Amino acid sequence: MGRIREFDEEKVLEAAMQLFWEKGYEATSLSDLTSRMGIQRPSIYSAFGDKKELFEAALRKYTNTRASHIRAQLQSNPSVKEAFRAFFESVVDDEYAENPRKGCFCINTMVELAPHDEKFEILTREHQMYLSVIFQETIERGIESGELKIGGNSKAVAQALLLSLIGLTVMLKSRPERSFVDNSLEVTLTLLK
Amino acid sequence: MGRIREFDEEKVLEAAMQLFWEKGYEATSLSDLTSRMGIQRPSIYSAFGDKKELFEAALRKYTNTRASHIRAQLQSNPSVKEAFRAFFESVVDDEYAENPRKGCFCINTMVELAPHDEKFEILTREHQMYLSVIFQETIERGIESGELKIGGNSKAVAQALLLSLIGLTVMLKSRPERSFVDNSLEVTLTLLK
DNA sequence: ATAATAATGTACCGATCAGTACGTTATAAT
DNA sequence: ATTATAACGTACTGATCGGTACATTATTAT
Repeated sequence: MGRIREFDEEKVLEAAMQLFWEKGYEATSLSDLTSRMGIQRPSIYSAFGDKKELFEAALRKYTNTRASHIRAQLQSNPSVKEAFRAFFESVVDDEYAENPRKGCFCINTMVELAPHDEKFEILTREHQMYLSVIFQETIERGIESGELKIGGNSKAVAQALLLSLIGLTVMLKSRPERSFVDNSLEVTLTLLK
Repeated sequence: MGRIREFDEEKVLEAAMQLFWEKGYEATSLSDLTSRMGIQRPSIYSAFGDKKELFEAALRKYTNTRASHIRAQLQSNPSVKEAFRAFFESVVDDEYAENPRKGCFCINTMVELAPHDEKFEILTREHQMYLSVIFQETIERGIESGELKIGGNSKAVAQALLLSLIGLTVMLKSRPERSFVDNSLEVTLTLLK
């Protein structure tokens, strides 16, 4: 019993996610959140807890959708090499189209909060480890199909590719020349052979 | 004429740099700065301008010393492969010894400020481009000495290595298992051959 | 219809923020 | 010694911060 909630929890959380993603934790104020989420301050606190808890919910929403999106994208291409190339290029294209460049919410959090907050250190690490497993599974698919000649180090190659992806995502925030990105990407993908 | 400044500008700027490096721009307050720098608020403003200008001075100090340190480290080893390996491993070792893990001040700034402030977008990009040139020069030294067989793409390889370094530096903030770092590093260094 | 419950909007809380006015102290030029 | 100048310490500003008390409104259970 009691009054019925007038807002869609998933929708306002999506809005909070976008805002935290764009501005980070510290630079996002409760006033920013209320206007973007379209609900009042007490509604935020009753539905999500305090600012940090809301941030955590937003980040979890991000990592979940991001991981499954990446997995689907890598699985959608029968060629593993082409799958990785298309994925990396989509990251680049998406980021060049964006203003301001939000990068990856999880990476942003690794930089801003992970060193000072163990909860986010763990949460972000686990997401990256999950991504590296997705990469590894994709690489092993390429080995089994005969497309890749890599021996037993599919895990290490996956991890190296993940580091390059992170570096790429961060680098894009400073708006480097497109040739920088294209050339380095070309070299990085030679790790798959 | 007038009273003589009682603090060493370079020393208090070094202190501000350490603080901004550790906590970032937004999370560092003027009160934090006064206690760490050991001087009063008006002294900061008269010597460095406002908070953003102080941050910029601190970042410039960081990028200058960092770039020359990296250049020296890469030049100190006659073998280019070993030079890069030793450099990457020193980055890892230094970061594992640190608590909290501050990472790279420039990378932190790329994530926090570059997307919303053109001045820092440019400043951080130029630093990274400078590092990629240092990498490239080192690689070309290896080509000339016959140690490396890479053809005309020394620039692209340098850029790819830089992306991996950035990714590595960010990843270290979430405290991944040491094996993750070691394995991925091993694969990344195969780009040098 | 009435009572119990829960969400809403308003309006506020103390704390802290970046930045500064101002009186005091110390130095250099005269 | 006097004056001009600049750094110093104190104490303050208005604005904004995250968070909440409280009265109102809407819903369900009885």
